Amino acid sequence: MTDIPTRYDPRKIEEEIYASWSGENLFHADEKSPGKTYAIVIPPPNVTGILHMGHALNNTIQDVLIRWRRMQGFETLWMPGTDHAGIATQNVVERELGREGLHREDLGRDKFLEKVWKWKEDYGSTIIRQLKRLGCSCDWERARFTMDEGLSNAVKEVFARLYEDGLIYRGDYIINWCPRCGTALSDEEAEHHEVEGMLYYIKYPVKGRDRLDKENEDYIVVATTRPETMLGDVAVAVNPKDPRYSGLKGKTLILPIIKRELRIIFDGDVDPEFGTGALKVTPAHDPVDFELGARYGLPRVNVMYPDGRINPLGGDYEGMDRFECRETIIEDLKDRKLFVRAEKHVHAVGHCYRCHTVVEPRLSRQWFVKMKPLAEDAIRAVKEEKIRFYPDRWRKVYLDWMENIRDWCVSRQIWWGHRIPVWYCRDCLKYENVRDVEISGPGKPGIYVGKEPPGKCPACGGTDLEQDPDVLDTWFSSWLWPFSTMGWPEDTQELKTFYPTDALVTAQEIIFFWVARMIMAGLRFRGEIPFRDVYIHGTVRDSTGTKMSKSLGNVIDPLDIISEVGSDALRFSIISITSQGQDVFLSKEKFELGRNFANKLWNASRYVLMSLEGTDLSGGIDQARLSLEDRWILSCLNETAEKVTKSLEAYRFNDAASALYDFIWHKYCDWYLEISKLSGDKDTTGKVLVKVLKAALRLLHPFMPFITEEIWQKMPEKTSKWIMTAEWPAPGREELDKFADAASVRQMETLIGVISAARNVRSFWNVEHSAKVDLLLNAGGREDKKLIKENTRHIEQLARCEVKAVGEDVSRPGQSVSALVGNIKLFIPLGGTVDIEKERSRIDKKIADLQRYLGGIEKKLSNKSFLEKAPEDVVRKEEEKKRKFEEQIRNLRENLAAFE
RNA sequence: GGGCGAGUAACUCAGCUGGUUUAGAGUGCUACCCUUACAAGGUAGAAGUCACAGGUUCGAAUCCUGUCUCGCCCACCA
Repeated sequence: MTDIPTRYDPRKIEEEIYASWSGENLFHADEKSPGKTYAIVIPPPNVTGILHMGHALNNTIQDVLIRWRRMQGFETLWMPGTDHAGIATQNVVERELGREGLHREDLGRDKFLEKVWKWKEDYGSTIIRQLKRLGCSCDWERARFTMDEGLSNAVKEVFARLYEDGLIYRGDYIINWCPRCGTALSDEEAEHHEVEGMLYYIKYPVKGRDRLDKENEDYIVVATTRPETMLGDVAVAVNPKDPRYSGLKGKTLILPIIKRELRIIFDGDVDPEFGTGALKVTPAHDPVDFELGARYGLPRVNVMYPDGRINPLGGDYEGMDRFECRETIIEDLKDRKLFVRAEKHVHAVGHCYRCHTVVEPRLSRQWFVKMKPLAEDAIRAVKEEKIRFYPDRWRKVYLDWMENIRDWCVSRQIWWGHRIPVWYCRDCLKYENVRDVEISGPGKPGIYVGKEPPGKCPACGGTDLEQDPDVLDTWFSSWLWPFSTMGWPEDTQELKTFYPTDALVTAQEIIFFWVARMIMAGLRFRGEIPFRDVYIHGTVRDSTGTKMSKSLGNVIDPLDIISEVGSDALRFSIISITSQGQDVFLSKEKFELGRNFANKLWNASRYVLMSLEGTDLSGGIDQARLSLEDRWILSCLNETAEKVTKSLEAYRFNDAASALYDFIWHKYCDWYLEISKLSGDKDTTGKVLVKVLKAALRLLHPFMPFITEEIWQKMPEKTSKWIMTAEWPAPGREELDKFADAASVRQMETLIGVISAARNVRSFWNVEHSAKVDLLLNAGGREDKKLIKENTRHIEQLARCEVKAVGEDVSRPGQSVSALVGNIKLFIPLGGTVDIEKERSRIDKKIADLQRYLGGIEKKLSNKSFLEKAPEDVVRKEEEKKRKFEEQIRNLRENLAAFE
């Protein structure tokens, strides 16, 4: 046993253990197994991704849940996989091409997709490998990818069903457009950040009166943050109640530079308070203006190319980038004396969530899903608590979003993704470009929607068919994940066994993107909720509170941490510092908590194994031979098992972790191990040491899977070959209950109190470490006396003293100090070694503290209402407290007096 | 403009279904100790008017109202 190193080195051990679990096929979930099941699905990480701290937290939590349930005897499924991340992946591959001076158009669609697949084969499993390194016990045989055949089939099925149900349409709306990625984005994919921009005030002359030297009558001043969009202006809107503009009825304005005539419209939605109260209307470049345009039948003038440059409708500005155009227009307006002023203006600007380019609200023909009909059931499921959020506050966030849901723009102008399963017949439609086709619902001739190419047009029999060039939003496959991964639309055994799943663990950022949509999809297509519990963990931030992200360079790489302190330490640390739903602020030092704990456990186990030599562990534990500390530690174990189990049930992971930390470190190691060294009954002590350690290891296993397995393998008398599949120690099981003993807890607390008090005296009065002191104990109660007599050796050894006398008639010797523990009074003669003058101020301060507390209690007890209204036991406790304080004060005074 | 979260020891955070807590933990700090599991350790200790102001209550870190500071989310103020 001495060959076990004193320092725990996780590096080699962790990978070896993972390989052996894998070799034993312990991760596999059997869908045919009868009995209770527990299933979760991984929030699929992006194939281009590498493991970051958010993943580490997210997957540790899931692994804790699944390992715990597995040990509880559930048939557990943890379905892993990755998502194809259309835009992000395409960007990565395009960047590679760019290094060779190529564009995707140079390759063509098919060749480009080949490249992406190749890239995916080469690099797409990085994150899977990293999750394994973290210890995740996913059923890897079932790993899915959103572009797999099965999942793609589900995507097409869903698209076709939605189309048939009239929930899909294609039309012109303002969408969020990323000029860099060249594609539409959903509302959720445009991240709004507060930006300090400018609000520009510009004069729009009144037609026929374009002499600009007069006030008011000759022009209107409009305010805008995006002057370049004025190229697409078709009107100016004012509030009909705004007196400043009442004289403008029937007039026309002239758009500067372009010289287009602009209508003046009067609409109550215009806020007279903002800017000048006059709003320039650009229906093709702003959602509000689009609405106004639709209301008043205004033309839509789109002045930009997809890449954000100005198109020929922008006149002289054609070819300019939108921001360059902004500057230029301002300069030109200044030249023409049409520029009034610019003021700083903070507003929220949308940014592409993949490349952070400023998003352009832009008129575009896209595919949309009608969401309101889907949301109804999803709202009900949460209101009826079929699905619960942890913490509960997210329920409200979810419902707010769901109740105000807007249609979902699902088409993307990229190549990597699920191609929209729509074919157009040129003969029927007579469109030159299929992008021009508008579709408001099913039944339009020349449109075919289905899983496979139709071969010929079902309407006219023509063969000149073209598939829609766009692909679907990646989330259009992710929202099907809980059931598409289990073989839907087939009614597979997997679905029957594991759907609905039990818990979803994810971050708040993804509630709308993913959680909400999965609920809608599950209810719509499978007819059942996808999961019962949604646990929303916090966001991982750095120590300054900013979100960790690669671009900010503030990341702590989990793999660095793993290679420094091990996966167990990472897991335990991160679980310990994340209380339910609070954000996690990380710094490297925080991982020392887990590292030190692993080391402590390692060494304690090492000691236990060493101490076992020569002991006989055969046979069960004979209860009659249990000592006080044996009964105590077994009771504490029982209590800990209960606490850990309850905490996990309530998704209170840090509570579970801290219960284990406290039990293993401060009870088992600090007290039980130390006392066990003094045991006279080595066989019984050995049995208890092992029994408690084995149970503690199992309780800890979900949090620190590797080290617990490693130690387990060295343990004698195992009931299970692997700790990973060992039974969860819960009260009521494994005979923990019969050792629970409240009296032992009370007595042990007293004993610990006596030992600590004696140590405290030694330390307080600066007694030399090696010096032995005498100890006299005044104890009246029978139980106390018995306790001390039976444990004299423990007191003497652990407090480095010699017990000289015990009894109710023991009185204070001269030149001694004393301490109180319950009803026991300790006397320690210190002879002339004490410099009382030096200590007087410390004691005085202590007395003052105690008196402050005492004052509070006395005040309470003299309050008539308190005595009348407070429960009896509370009053009694207050009285006890009072007595205790009084006695402590008296005692300290006596200590002083003893040396006067 | 709405909504949410946070403000507790030097630092990072628990506790917040009101009284078993003289408000806890980890780190840091102080003193002593390499005591044959562990110095990534042991023993002991110092350290907090629980952001502020009111209110409810016999009793508030905990419940209510308001204020301030910070952070996040949502929203068509151009």
